[in-house]
Amino acid sequence: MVWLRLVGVALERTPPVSIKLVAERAGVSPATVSNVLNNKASVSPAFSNRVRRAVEELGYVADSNASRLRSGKHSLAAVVVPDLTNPVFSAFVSTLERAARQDGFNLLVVSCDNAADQEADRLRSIRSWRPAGLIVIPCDGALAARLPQGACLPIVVADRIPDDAAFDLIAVDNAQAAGVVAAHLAAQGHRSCLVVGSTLSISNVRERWEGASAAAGPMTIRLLEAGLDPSLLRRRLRDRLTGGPPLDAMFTLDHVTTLVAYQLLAELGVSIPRDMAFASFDEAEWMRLVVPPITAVRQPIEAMAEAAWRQLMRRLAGQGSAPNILRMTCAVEIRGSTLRRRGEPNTAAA
Amino acid sequence: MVWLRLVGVALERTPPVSIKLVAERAGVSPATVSNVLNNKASVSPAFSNRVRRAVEELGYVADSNASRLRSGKHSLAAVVVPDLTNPVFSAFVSTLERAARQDGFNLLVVSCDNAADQEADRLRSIRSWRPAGLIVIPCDGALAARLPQGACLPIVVADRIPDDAAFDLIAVDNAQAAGVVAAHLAAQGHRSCLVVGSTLSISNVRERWEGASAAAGPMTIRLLEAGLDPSLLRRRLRDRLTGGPPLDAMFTLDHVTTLVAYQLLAELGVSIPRDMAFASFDEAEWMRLVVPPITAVRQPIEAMAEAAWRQLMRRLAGQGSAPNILRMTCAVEIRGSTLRRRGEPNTAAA
DNA sequence: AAACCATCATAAAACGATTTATTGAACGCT
DNA sequence: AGCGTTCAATAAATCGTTTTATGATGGTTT
Repeated sequence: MVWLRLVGVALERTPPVSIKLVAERAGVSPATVSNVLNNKASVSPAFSNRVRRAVEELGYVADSNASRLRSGKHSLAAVVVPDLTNPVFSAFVSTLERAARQDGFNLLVVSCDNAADQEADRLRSIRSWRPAGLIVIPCDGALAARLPQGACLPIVVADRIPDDAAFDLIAVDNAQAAGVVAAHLAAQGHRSCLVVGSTLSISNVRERWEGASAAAGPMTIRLLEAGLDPSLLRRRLRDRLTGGPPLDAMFTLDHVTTLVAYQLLAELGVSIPRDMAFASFDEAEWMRLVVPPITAVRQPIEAMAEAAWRQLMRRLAGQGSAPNILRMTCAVEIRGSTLRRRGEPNTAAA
Repeated sequence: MVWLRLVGVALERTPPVSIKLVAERAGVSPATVSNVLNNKASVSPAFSNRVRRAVEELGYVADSNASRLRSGKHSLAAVVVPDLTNPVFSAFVSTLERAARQDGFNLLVVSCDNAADQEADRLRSIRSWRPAGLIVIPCDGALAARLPQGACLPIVVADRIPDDAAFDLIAVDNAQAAGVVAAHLAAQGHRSCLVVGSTLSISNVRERWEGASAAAGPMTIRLLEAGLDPSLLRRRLRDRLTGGPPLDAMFTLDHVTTLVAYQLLAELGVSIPRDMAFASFDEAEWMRLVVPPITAVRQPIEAMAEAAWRQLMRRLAGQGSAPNILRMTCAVEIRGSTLRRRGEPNTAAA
């Protein structure tokens, strides 16, 4: 077989560089090359240097998978997220990738486009890479049902809570943070709050709603479950705003809902916070930039990713204890969008 | 050796399921299993069914790497980006991941934290996975110097232009788009524009600056090269705004610059567009949400990712032609932040 | 000088898959 | 029956690596 070497796009005839080639060049056996590279058995300095020189000259990098095949030592992990374009998830992946790398792992990244069936498919096909472990942000609660049966690897679930509790889990204390926001809105004197979430089938949304409604106190609080599709979400919210009973506060529970709601309020000419207070779960960069800046719950995404990775490492180290469930605390950033100006009662929007 | 099977976190004794195990269970040879799964040689329906049943029962998924080792058929590609938290890059990766999957590839995602030395390291270590090809958004122009020598795989470069032209390249027409923005600012009657970019060592920033200054016409246009570090960037820009000659327009050339500049203007009480027009290269979600919405250049990130993947596929199909360079056209979204109100001359900010 | 012991290099087997070459059975034909 | 031809299934070789067992060399101890 003829091998073409491609540097950039220039072609050259070259066999792929294997440990055998290095051994040949150094005038030693493949076993010796392996021993040098993994500092295993003792190798004399003379041989060791010859090997290192050959490695250098040929630009040899050992095939991780052939290694793994023989030694059983993995250095690949995988992460499955619902959607890479969501900044929360991409920050998660970014941090995870760094953490993994520090422990000598590379990360296979897979998105399932918010679709449960795709998630099932990905979870299956990912196994063909024999990763050491999996970190999953599931599409919905029914994760366990989508796991391939023969699964033989540790899984850490993050952010969303599966119905089946038999997983290691890293999530935030949604109810607590949502409660802080609701209590803050009530304390500001708001009387009637609409909580908007995509769907209660996502555990986060459910917990946020429950936390908010438990802490609303004297404030009337209602839920609009608006779905995941932005245009549908938009229509439902619009109907509620123009048709329903008057409101003086709105609390959106996830990223897409916040975007749609914020834009809709601007279009309807609802002034924040004069006509209506506005708060969001999941903070984004722009919420500090707009005027007034938006009160938001900031999730400790980076800390979650790091915790998830550490948990996976613990499992790989063989700690076979009961599922470990970790809830992290969010920071609530109170900003201008929910502050009632002194002495100025806000008028309910139509 | 004792094997522990971990489903979720529950342990069970099980050997890892290999093709041998499937063969044994189906009462056939491993070769037959392989033939069934790859519909290679003809297998009788009776045997075929037995094999399929065994595969099903054991939840067998072939090891992609053992496959690759023998057959030479790759199904892994890798992408290296400077920074996953940048929404432009995460959108790129997201689209790429989908495109790759559709061609039966999985994607190894690696970030190099905006550091050239880390990029070099990653490019080396990534080779140990023997990916079919690489897609790289380089940290800076000196990519070629950081490529490991023995490299034997096709590389497609995206977004940023390497000094060494011997790569397939997918980028946008920076100069053209920046020119449109500059011409628009001039046409709006602005007299003096500050262009703010991180560093000219990034080809994109250089091309944008050149495009803008070539199209400025009668408008005076100056460059501030403010660096990549946000706090330093902020100080330099602040000094320029409070100390320098008066300005009536600002054009920021990359993501981080835009964020810092926009916030700084708000703090300084500079009203957009009354006191100063504001435009940005790289559009983000929030630019449509703020008041007034911000004029921005929208790069066709998704189209770039798809084009990059197609180019890689072409190389894998063995098209060994000269480097293919593709420049895509950006959309310029003119919005309120650069529109001068009729008859109202803007006063130059201090 | 024989016996023993380190030390260091290697040959060969193994990992999990695919491929090539081989076997054996069944069938049709003279 | 003898012979060629298919067809189906498999044994064995192979990919790149690590590991285990073996062998060679030279030095120290009796």
